Amino acid sequence: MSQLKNKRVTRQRQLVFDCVIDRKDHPSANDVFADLQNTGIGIATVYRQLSAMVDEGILKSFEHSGQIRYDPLVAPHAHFVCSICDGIWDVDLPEDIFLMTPDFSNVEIEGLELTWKGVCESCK
Amino acid sequence: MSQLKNKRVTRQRQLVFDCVIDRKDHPSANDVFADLQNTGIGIATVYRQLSAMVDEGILKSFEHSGQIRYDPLVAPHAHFVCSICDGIWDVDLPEDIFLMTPDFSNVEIEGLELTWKGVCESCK
DNA sequence: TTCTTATTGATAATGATAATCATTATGTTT
DNA sequence: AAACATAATGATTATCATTATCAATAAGAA
Repeated sequence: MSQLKNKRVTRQRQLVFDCVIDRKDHPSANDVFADLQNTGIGIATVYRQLSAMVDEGILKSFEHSGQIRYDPLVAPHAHFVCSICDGIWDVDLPEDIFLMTPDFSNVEIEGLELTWKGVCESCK
Repeated sequence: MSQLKNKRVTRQRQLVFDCVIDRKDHPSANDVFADLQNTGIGIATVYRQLSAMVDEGILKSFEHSGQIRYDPLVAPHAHFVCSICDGIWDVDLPEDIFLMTPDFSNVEIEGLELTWKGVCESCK
């Protein structure tokens, strides 16, 4: 189990982190909250911890269909999203993508986001 | 000026469309509404027309910082977004991006979204 | 065990977008 | 040109995700 550092390791913080790690579907704050109903955690704490973890760099986030989804895989990668069921899967980033970076004279590149859209196997 | 077809060409519809065309900064619904204050258009109509135009395929949309931004360039292209000022610029899609499509067995690809993130020239 | 203070949780506030519905105006038909 | 049918409008309310507030709680140090 990963260690969370430089923070008080509260029961709630550990619950939220473990939940995102355990799920493989890039959950929203509400998804995490639903999973933790029986623990008595408050919705505000879920939102608070998730965005704190993004700030700390131990989670990544991105927007989809009007909500923020959280991803425990912080290494560079792409996504495939199903336009029917809103499911999201991790996909390898094309190997040469950084060699193909367009000519950005005078801007400082921090990263990229690549998302393939389509219909997943079970929704076809 | 482009023609809008299969719809009643209302004064408001033309105003919204022209506004998005004229601006080069991928405006939000509220940006468009602000530009059209003096016309007496209602905010609901702005939202309605923008999402209708996306459905019709004459505009594209994407999410950024908790809101939907609208883009009159419907041809495939990428974006560069500045993490400081939230400015968005159109960028050519790397030519070979479709050749580099990952192995998506059993899924139906509809498109992709590629966004480079960084700091723009004026924010450096 | 006591103490300091970061964290929590209930709830209110905010902000973006969607829904409602009586009124208006477009495009068509007489 | 007048009447008509109905799609579109705009004021407003509702909804949904997220953030802010703040008194109460609990983590970690002393």
